[in-house]
Amino acid sequence: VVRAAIAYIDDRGLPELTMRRLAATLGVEAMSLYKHVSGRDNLLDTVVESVVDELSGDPQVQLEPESDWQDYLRRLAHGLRRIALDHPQIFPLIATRPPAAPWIRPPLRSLNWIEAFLSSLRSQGFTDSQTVAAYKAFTSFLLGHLLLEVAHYGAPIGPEETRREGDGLPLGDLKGYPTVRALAQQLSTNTAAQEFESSLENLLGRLAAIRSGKP
Amino acid sequence: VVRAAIAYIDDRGLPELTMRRLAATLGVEAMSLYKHVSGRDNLLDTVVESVVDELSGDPQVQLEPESDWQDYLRRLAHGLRRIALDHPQIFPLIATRPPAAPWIRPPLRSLNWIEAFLSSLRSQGFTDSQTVAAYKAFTSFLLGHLLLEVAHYGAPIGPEETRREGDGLPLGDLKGYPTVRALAQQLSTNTAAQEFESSLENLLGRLAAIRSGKP
DNA sequence: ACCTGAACACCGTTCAAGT
DNA sequence: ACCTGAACACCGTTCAAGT
Repeated sequence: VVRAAIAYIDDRGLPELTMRRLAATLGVEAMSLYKHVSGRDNLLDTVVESVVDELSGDPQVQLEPESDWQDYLRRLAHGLRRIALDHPQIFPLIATRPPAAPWIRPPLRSLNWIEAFLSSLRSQGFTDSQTVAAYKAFTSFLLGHLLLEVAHYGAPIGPEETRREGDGLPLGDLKGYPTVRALAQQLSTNTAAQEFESSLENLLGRLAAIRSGKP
Repeated sequence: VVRAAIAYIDDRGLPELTMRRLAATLGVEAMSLYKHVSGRDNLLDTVVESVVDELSGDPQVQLEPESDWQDYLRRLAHGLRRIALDHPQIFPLIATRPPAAPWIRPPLRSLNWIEAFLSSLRSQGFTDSQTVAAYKAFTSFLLGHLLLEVAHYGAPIGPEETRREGDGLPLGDLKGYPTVRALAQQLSTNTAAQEFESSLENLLGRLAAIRSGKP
């Protein structure tokens, strides 16, 4: 039911999703969707929830962390990154939809994952306030990085057009922006994978510092 | 012309903005807006551009950085944060709208600011690739932090409803999530200002490390 | 040069009616 | 219990016509 919506957004894009069109791809005649879901907004919320829960099916991310916390956070971060890259059209929705409670932060989002995150850290030497600080830093890092990575090649892909690396450079329009022009090549090459790794390691180091002392 | 749209989104919210309603608030009869702007998407792009350019009018952020780069980046970051907090309804749009070129990253977004950023760092000891790395790290940090900070109290505010600190906690529904419940109080208190400062300082330290060696 | 009115194709959603 | 058809209020956008 909701799987069809995910598939639809994945290859037609969010703005193309329409109750009538979605119903059409399901063979069903139109607005009998309202028997299964209570409106468009509700449908989108369900889509977000369902995509986030793909984490549960990810063998690389186990819910109960018996290894150390750094390893657990690394696997969790990579699991979320995989989701973002699998659904570049949906991820901004995960980031943007207002959460039920103000402290439920994207992209972790579900109480199951937040509970796992918090209890894992707390059981491994983090005090309460250190755990909360780690949660906030972790979500903030993931959101910023993944949103930008996904936007790099995800968002502007329309139904028919495709883009190549280094494409869309308005080199002629860069008069007056000499530095931008000089660095255009490096700016447009996608190094997101390495950035993700090094930023993640930096964050883990920062959390380790938080754990053993200062805040 | 576009100022009206900004004001409208600021206090009615993005989904409420409609060509017809906007026209109505302008006293004009309806779709003569199309003489001034070429469509709704174009209008939103103009709104984003205009809001970002509020930076230029910010006396705390000077375009030509004669002080050192850390100070410049600090002021720039705070300037963008001020914009985000001034327009909580619009900021997600700044973050989400697909940029013209893939390396134009939110929330910096305009070529003027990207140029200023890059040339400032490059003139103060950063190599080309270090400058680019700094640009990516800086935008990623800002986007993640500000989007979450704004979402905390910005997004779900409807026209009539207001929320208070610690509101909306479904404390009864937290059976099975003991850690979440134990930390609920701390999770829901807004410490974004301090987090912003310490994350920013951490980032500046990281950029300093990048500058002198390792990248 | 700017605004208007009517029209077009399309939305999300409701609801009585069918099976 | 599920689907349908028609209808309602509302969209964004176009365009000939007014001033």
